[in-house]
Amino acid sequence: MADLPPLSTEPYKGTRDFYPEDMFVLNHILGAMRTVSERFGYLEYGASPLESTELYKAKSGEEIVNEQTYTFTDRGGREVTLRPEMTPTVARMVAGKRRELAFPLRWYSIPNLFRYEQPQRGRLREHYQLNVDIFGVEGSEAEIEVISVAAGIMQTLGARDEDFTILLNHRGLMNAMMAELGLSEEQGRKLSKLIDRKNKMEASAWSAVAKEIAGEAAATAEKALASEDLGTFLEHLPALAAHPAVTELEEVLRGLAVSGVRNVRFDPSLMRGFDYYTGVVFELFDTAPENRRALFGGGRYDDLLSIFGADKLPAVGFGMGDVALRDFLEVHGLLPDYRPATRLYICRADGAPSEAIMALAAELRREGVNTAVDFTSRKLGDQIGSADKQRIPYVLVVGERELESGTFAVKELATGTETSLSREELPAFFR
RNA sequence: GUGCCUAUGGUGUAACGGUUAACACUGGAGCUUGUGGAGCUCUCGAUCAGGGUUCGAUUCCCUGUAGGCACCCCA
Repeated sequence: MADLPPLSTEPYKGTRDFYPEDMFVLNHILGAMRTVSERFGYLEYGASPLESTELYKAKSGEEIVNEQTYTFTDRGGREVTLRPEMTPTVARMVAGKRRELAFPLRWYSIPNLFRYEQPQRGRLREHYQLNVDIFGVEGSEAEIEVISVAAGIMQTLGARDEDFTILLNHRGLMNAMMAELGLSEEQGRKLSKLIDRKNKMEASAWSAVAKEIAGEAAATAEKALASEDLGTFLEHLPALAAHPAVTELEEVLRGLAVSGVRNVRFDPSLMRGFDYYTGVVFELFDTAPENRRALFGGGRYDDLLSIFGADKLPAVGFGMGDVALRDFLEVHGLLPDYRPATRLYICRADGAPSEAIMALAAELRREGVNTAVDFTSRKLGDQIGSADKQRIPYVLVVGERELESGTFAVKELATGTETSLSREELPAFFR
């Protein structure tokens, strides 16, 4: 056999390996997502990462599917895509069993999602994303609830109010603004794109482009978009004061205040990229300048089920990725201290029969103590060293002496203190 | 797809264009044999690839590759 170059030990571009310490952090994050979602009455669902490509073509358009997804043809000639987002899947599932499900429907899932792009901070090719969706609620209670879930997750992870901000806007309000400014649909679309880039451009350059698109109306638009609250916004566009979107936004802000979510404000320059949003949209941002990406984003999408031939169904949901969230925790010093699941490491002093150790370990495991056994005949120091390196909190040395006397010394590695216990007392020590 | 930055043992760093590429940690072996988590000794292990400039390249230049960051896009 010819000598082949050794294989790389790097994970595939844009993906991560989760060594136990990393897995611990991931589980910490996903655990908070689960706990809080379930606290609000959301039920977990799941689906395959493989979906028929047409599911995304129907909604996202050819370009995104062709250039930004993992798409291939299977052996049966079917076009297959690794899911780049969960919303089409959940819409498909809900549409499929619409008559059998109990509404309002509260569902969540934490799928791994894939996109073919250049990896960068906060954005990889595979990530985990919590999806929280509520179906069948027309009123603003739906928005208030899902935003509360997101804020609750941030809180559970240790974030304080000043660490993040939630921004709100409304698609209907923006459309009304475009009409009020006398813009055509095409102009409106262009201006929307431009609004999305407002923070990335020089103010003067932005104004120039805005004027190119909207003409005289650009000045009003710019002033209105700079507003940090609804009142100021409406001063620039008084004709919109009676628009239903304004009422909805006010309801959401009031409802969140009542629910204890205070770091939230209206921001007319918030534009979520996708077209399927029909009402309130929202995003959550880190206040630390290192993390410029949204930590989560979502909104109301009442029309999405129509692609499955189903009737309209009111729906509000958001997605929250693990990558940006991890960056957030890191910057704010909120990463948890690693704790292995293993609590006890049994060291074998030379000569002790392994059967006796197995029996003891089995007894402890039956009592719920996560126990690993070192069956090597290494020096005790090396065995203890292994336990310490794995950050296992307790060690138990088992040799002839202990087996004969029935007395065991449990050593806590962090402090070095030893506790002498009989065999019967052992399991209770770990409770 | 575009731009900028980076590339030295497993990891983190060092080396004015000039000895045998240095140091720490990690890994392996040993000394000590029931608590030696340590200490000591020994040891494995690297200049991303190819080309160019030069008496001489880890160092300068070009190309490629890989990674990071940003743009595009953002589900």
